[in-house]
Amino acid sequence: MCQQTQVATVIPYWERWLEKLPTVHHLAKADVQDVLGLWAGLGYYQRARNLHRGAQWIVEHGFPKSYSEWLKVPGVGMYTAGAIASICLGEAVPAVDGNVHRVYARLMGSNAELPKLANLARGWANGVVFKEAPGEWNQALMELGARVCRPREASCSTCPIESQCKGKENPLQYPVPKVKKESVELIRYAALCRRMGSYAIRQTASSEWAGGMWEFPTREEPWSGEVIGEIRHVITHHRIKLRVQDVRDQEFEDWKTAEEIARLPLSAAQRRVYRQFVVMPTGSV
DNA sequence: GAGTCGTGGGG
DNA sequence: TCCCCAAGACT
Repeated sequence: MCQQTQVATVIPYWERWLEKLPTVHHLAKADVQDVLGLWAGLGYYQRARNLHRGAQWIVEHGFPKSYSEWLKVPGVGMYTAGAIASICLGEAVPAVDGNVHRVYARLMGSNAELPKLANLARGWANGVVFKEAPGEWNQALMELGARVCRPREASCSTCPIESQCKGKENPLQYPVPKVKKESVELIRYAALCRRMGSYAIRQTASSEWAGGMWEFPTREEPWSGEVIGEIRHVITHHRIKLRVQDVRDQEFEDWKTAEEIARLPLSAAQRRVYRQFVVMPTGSV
């Protein structure tokens, strides 16, 4: 049996970004729809909108030259501003991410919970940052958390500061776990309505979940039509059952072909609806 | 300051 | 297949 090996050409998503939006100017000028399209599948779609706004801020004001200026950029908070300022600008400011929270909590044996823990960790990191090489220092601290002081398997025997660590006897009890919010089940109904080779489709408002992304018309009330399947997906503490209905007698505004929909930014859940229930004429996708 | 946002990987 | 987990920024 002679089987030809098919080598799929997979372009990493960051290369797609760099190809389509090579500079901050391209990103700032891009349609937010194109940014969402590149972001599709990654979740947290408000971040894509903030990234776009951040690029526009930079084109208008120029690249920030300090931590405090970076903080003004939409979508850039204290962690990101600290990382950029210390690594790229050599400014002696801390870059405190979740890894550093954990390192701090174990090192100090702190039972503080977020967000208080974050404040304590940032204050501590601000005091110990190595001023001769703040970028290297911050990366080392974060890597210590990622590689050694790991969430579920702390490697204390290889840790350079084990002797000073107050949590080394029972590292996994730090940081204290945050109380989980009780999850809620939501049932939503998506209309799969095909007419003249096109499907009903709509763009969500920017204030809705996955704002600006496209979806098969989805609402809380059932449509009129047979339920042909159910997609389950989880968004933070929501367990969503997305019931897909074969809808016939209903008016919709926007219609697009399967090929057109394939190029629209869809969230992962809506992409699953597409893959499971929309059959491309060519059989692709 | 508490609530909110999406997805993929690991057990 | 199900359940649990995880980071950072905005409002």
